[in-house]
Amino acid sequence: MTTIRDVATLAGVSTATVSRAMNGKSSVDPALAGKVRSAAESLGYRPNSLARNLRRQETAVIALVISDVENPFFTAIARGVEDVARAAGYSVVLCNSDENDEKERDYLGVALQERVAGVVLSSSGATTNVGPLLALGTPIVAVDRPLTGTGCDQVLVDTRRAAREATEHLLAGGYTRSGCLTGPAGIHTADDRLAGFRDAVPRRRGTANLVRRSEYRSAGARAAALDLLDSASPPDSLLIANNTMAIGVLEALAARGLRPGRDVGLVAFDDAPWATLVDPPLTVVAQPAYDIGAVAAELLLARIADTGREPSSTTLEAHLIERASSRR
Amino acid sequence: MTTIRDVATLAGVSTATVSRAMNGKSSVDPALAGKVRSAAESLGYRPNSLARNLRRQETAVIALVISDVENPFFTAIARGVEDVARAAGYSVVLCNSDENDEKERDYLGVALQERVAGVVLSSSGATTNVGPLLALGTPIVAVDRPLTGTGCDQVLVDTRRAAREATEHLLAGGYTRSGCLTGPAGIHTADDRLAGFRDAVPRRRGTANLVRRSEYRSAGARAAALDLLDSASPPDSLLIANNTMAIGVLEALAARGLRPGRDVGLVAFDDAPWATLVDPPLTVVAQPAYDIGAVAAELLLARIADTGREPSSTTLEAHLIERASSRR
DNA sequence: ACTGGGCGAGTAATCGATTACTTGAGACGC
DNA sequence: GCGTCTCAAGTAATCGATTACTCGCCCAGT
Repeated sequence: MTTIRDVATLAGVSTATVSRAMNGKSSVDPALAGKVRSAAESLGYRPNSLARNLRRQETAVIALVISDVENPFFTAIARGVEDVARAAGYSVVLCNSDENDEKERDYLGVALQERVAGVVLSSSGATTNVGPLLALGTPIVAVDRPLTGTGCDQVLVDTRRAAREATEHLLAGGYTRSGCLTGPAGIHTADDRLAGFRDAVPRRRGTANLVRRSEYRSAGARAAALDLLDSASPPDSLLIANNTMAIGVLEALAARGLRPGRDVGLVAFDDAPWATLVDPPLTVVAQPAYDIGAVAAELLLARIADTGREPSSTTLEAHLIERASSRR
Repeated sequence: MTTIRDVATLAGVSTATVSRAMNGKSSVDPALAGKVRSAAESLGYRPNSLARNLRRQETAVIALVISDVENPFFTAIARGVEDVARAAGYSVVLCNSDENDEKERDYLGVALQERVAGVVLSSSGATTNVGPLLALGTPIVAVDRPLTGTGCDQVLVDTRRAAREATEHLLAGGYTRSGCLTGPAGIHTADDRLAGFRDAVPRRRGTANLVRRSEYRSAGARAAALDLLDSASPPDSLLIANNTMAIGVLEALAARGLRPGRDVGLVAFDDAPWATLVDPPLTVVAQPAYDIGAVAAELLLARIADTGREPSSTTLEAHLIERASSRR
């Protein structure tokens, strides 16, 4: 591999001059700079980022820690982060935590060790330890799920309100026994959406058992939905906390011969591409996933540029898209 | 940030000893090694990967270049790669080429510059230039799409045969005018699936205009499907070359009031989670996406460990899953 | 003509680890 | 008792860039 030394030799200058010329520093004679550039060109020289980063004590890599690459919501975030980061010359390392605290910790450790320039984090639980990263001065932006008490920038969605409105929509449509299928306790979005659901449902005895939790996956949701549907007094409608769970619920309804809307009203979080294709089309709470990622990346870049900024917390709006699964 | 020097000072030894102790080299007195470890522990020392990698001339990062993070097929590959890589202590950088030669080139440049340990590549076109990486000795594994004439390991799917069998399945089901919707010319899978389609369709005049190409996205596929459906002699069945295109086709059929199966027989590549939920359920050619990724990562790791191996080419089988969209 | 400022370019320190080489001490054979 | 061998641990070179510092030159001001 050609190094800066080779270029320097070929151009007949010192390595310092090559470095300055390649980085567009002003203090280089244009003629010399031209000679350096053509030497670099002819050797196919690419600076070694490891050496550069070691010396500069900074990298152009952003770590993105999410809980599921196979969930369209998170991939849309990933795309938002990537588009913005790439435009600014940063690469994105994608880390899949699978809602697993240990994997998450490992990945944050790698991020620390690799001295990434910043982290976009959708934290899996309360035990997330971002202390070492912050101590090193690595900026972190929390997305989707807050990182309380850390002074980090955040990009969130007003998901509790969205859950309340979605539930109210079901109740307004004539459903009277609304249930809720949400994610594991401790995952902020899961708890928040449940809270929004409870905000909307009139308190009375017997309501509590219309709530089920499962992991944020279709298999768990299917089991939980079957459990609810087979219970003595099943719900007539469901708020579903994410789009992968919605798949499980639809499978469960099909298994019991129940039709969404007519038999069980459904509203699910996240507008997946297939939501209009199922029969009847699925009413959803659409979250601006791409924007979450894009805004998060912008905040991160801004903070990398200026560490002293005030922490900012952006809350984006989710909105209900009414389709037929929430109508009788 | 604490460095190896700090640890050395605290433990009262030289940096060389710290390095040896931390890396489990035998030539360190167990007692001293213990002292070093506890010093490192108490300082929260994490070795700086940049410095280590610079010196060792190797990294523990794998680049994964795919064309669409939002396509479940590729995310499944990503998960396969990630699971295997992570288990071996490697991180995965995800790069989204968007079928764009320039973005792909940029990312391969970054991979080169960052001196990644290896690359898993689903190449976008014929112009892919992996020369510089190979010259540096960076192993590359081609997935999904071959990288001919480079001597790289490959993990492919016998997609031409699968396309032929899927088409034969349609013809056997009584459809007589099968059409094909595939991706852009030059993308190997797109051409290959079209070739498989042509293998199955009896040659006769008028067949050619039942083929349409569009980008591998739902919007393009919708337009192409509408174009076909509105033509003077529309197809009575369609082979669709990937799952995002299938979404567009289903939308197009819905827009024209046509029912999959009864009016237009459908088979699409890739078994998406929602394929059973649409009405009627979608017949698909299921590809072992996770395995493609996992095998690719294993091959890559094997080659990193032993550069001299013979290049291997693994071909996995796709299989048809018959559902109702290909029955009248 | 002399001094000081500015500037282009080279020299060498530096980033933080790994590792080739050196050193010194103890063991052992003759 | 002496040479040699082994082995642990230290010294310093090294990876490939960036950059603080230095040097010499030219030009302007007095």
